[in-house]
Amino acid sequence: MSDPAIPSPAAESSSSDTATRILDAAEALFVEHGFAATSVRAIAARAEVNLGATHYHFGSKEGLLGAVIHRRVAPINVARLELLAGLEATEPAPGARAVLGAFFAPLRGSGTPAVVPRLMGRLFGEPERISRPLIERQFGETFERFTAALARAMPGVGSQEIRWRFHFAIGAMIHQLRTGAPPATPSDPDAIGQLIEFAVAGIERDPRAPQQEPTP
Amino acid sequence: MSDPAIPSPAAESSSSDTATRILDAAEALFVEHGFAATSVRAIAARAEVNLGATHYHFGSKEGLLGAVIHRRVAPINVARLELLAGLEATEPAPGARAVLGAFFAPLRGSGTPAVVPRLMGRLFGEPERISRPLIERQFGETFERFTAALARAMPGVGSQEIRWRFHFAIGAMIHQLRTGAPPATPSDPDAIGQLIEFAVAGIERDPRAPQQEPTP
DNA sequence: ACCTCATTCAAACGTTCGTTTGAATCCTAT
DNA sequence: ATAGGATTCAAACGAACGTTTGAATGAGGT
Repeated sequence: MSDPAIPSPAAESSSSDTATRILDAAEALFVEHGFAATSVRAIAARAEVNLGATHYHFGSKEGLLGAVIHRRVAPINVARLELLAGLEATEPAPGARAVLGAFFAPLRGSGTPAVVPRLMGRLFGEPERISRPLIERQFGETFERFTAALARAMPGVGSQEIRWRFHFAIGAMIHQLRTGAPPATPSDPDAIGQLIEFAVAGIERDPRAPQQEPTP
Repeated sequence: MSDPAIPSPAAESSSSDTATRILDAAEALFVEHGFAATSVRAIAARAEVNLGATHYHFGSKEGLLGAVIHRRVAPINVARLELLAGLEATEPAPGARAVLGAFFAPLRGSGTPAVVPRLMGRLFGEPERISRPLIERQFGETFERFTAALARAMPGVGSQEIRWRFHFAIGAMIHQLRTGAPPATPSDPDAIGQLIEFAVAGIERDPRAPQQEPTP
C-alpha cells in the first residue's frame, strides 16, 4: 500500500512513458481550457492511457496540475536565479534593465513554442485556492530575489514602490503570455523584447510620481 | 412558450428582484472561483432563489455569464468613450497621458469595491471559446477607438508598435484587477494612479527601441 | 521456475453537474 | 371577482465528473 502519488525519488525523472504522456496531455488541455474545464477523462483519452493511471501516478487532479506546473516552471526559475547571480557576481549593482533581462529572458525558447508561457498565464487565472499555493511555492523565492535586486538597482525608489512597479511588469508579462500578440497584429517579431522595453520604461521611470492632469 | 431567456425589452432593467439577486450571486462566485468552477446550484443557493430561476431568466449558464459581464462592463466602456470624446472635443490631439487617463479612470469607484475589476480579470482568464466572443463584443470598439487616439497622440510611433504598448498596458491592468496589490504591501493607496503612471511611462517611451545589453 | 512488486486495465462507485418539466403560485388588467 | 400570463417551486432527467477497486499483466531478482 505504498503511496504511488509520491513515487520513489529516483523515479521522478526517469518515470515510464505513461507519466510523461499524461503530463503532456494534461499540459495541452490545461493550457487550452483551464484547470476546472478539463476532465481527467479527457486527459487520459488524449494521452491514450487508462483512466486510472492518472490517479496512480499523480494521486489526484490537483496533484497532476502541480506536476505539470513544476515540470515547466522550475527550470525557468532556476535559469532566472542563475542569470541574476551571474549578473551580481560581475558587477556590484546591476541596472534595472539587466535585472529585468535576467527575469524575462528565460521565457524565450523554452521548449515547445508558447506552451510554457501560456501555461503560466493559465495558472495565474485559476481560483486562488488552487493557484496561490503553487504560485507561492514556485515563484516566491524568485520574486523576493528580483525585488531585492531591483531595489538595489534603484536606490532612490522606496521598497513598496519597487514592488508596485514589478507587480505591473509581471502583469504585462502574464497578459502577453496568455493572449499572445495583440489583436490585428500580423507577425510575432520579438514579444519578449517588446516586453522588456515596456517593463524597463515603466520601472526605471522618474521616482517622483508627477501629478496627473484630471480628465475633464 | 415565449422564450424567457430574452425577456421583453422593457424588463431588462426593471426586472424583478430575483434576476438581480442571481446576477449578484453569480458575479460574486464567478469572481471568486471562475466560471467553470462555479455551479448553477451554488449561484441559486447564494441568491436564495430556486434552481430553475436561473435558466428561466438567463437561458443557460453561459447566458448568465454574458449578463453578468454586460451589466458591469458596459457602463465603464460608455464612460471611457465619453471621456475620450470630451477630450478630443477640447483639444485636437490629446496626449497619451490624457488618453490613458480616460481609459483607466472609469475603473475607479465603480460601485462595489473591486468587484468590477476582478470580474474583468476573471473574464480574460476563461477559455477562449467562452471569453473571446464576450471580450470582442464588450471591448472591441473601445480598443479600436483608444488605439487610434494613442496613434494620434504619438505620431512618431508606428501603428503596430502602438498596439504592442497598449497591449502591455492592458496586461498590467488585468493583472492589477485580478490580484490586487502586490504581495507584502500593506495599504492600497491608489492602485489606478500607480497603474496610470506605469502605463504612461511604458507607452510614451522613446520610440526607438534601444539595444538591450545581453545578459551574460 | 517462482515469487514480488510496480504498473495497467475494465468496471463501477457515489456525487454533482446543467438542464427540463409540469404543477403551484403570484401579479395585474379587465 | 376573475381570467391569464409571468414567475416560482420541488422534483427529476441523463450525462459527466473525480475517484476507488480488485483482478490481470508485465518485467526483474533469486
